[in-house]
Amino acid sequence: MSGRPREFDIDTALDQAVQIFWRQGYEGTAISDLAETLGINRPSLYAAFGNKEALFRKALDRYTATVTSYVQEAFKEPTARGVAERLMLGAADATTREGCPQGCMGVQGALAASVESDRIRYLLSDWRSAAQADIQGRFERARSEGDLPPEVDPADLAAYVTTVMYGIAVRAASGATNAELRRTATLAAQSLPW
Amino acid sequence: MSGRPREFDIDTALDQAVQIFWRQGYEGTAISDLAETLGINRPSLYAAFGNKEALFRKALDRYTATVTSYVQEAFKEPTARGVAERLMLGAADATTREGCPQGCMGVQGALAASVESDRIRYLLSDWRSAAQADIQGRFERARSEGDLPPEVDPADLAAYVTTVMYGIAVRAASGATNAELRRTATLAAQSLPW
DNA sequence: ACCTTTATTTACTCGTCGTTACATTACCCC
DNA sequence: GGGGTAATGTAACGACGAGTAAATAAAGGT
Repeated sequence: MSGRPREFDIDTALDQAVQIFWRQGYEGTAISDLAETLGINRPSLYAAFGNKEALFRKALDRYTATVTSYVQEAFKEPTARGVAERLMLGAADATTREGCPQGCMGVQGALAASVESDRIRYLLSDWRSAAQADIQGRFERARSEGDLPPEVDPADLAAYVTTVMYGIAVRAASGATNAELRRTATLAAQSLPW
Repeated sequence: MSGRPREFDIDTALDQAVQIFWRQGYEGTAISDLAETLGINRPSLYAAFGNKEALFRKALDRYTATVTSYVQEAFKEPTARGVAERLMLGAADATTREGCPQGCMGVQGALAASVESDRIRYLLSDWRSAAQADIQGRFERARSEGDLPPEVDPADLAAYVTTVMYGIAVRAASGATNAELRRTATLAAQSLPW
């Protein structure tokens, strides 16, 4: 037990891996990109994380825990309206952080991919579906609390809000500014169907 | 002049190239994928289209002329409201055609990419910006025709509608059905800000 | 001081990538 | 039925992809 100590911090490395996968996507990222940026050799990466797919999964977990934590925060808003607004504004902020890539890793990580990367495409597809399901859960709670009028379907509402969030991510990747995206988020929040 | 005749139809080939780029994205597609599907050899592809980037550009043109022609159609609607609704419903339909990949080639073709594919990323970014600008132009016309209340900004409206369209494309890539996406489009159309 | 353990380094495998040279084949024109 | 022309098929190019084998280096325990 306990041999030669690792010369790099594994969480720092993961943070940098997040940045690169976020910017270049799964297929657009080579292990050598990561190794170069981290200043370590490829075998050290393999020793620490397994393989490319395992590293991406860990990077996605870290991304979820940090960048998209605003989703859980938004759920604490007392009203469904407040939740929806904070979700969409949060998406605008998270996709236009300075010093970070524009857009959302969960969206642009592997929207389309070759057959060899299908597993990652599905991983991200599930990631997005899980987010939508979480949001739907929050709106179902709102309905049971009488916070949502009965004619508003929580599933429809969650679908709508996530659609706007994903659209914001795409526009961020197209170079839209934070101000522009926040305007869209506000407009969408003001014109909610109740 | 006029030597040996080409053994494949160049437009059919382009159609098939659209399908593959649409499904796998730019970086996820290898020239051998295309050659295999078209049943021709790689050098024939190069002779006919130049290189991978040129082929993608031509495929995108074809995609635009066919799959996204609903955008120009929607502009013919008499009211801004009708235009917006048809755009979003059209996006739902175009991203869930049967026999075609789920999603939008202009969105998932290269949202994130390696540095070597930056040119294609920008190409698609410009493609999306051009679409948004077109839509904004239509709403500006609507405003000058008195069809839009003065408090509604055509730029904001176009931004909002394209956001929903892109979000629909992402959800289609996540496996959402046509019916689900049309519900979202209808909901978004009903809750337009005027 | 030695042994075990684990990380690092260097060098390599093997497949695939985009792209191209070269020889061959099929058509039109005269 | 030869030339000219432009497509095809075969085979290769160099670069780079993910992943690994083997030797070396640095720590802890005894």
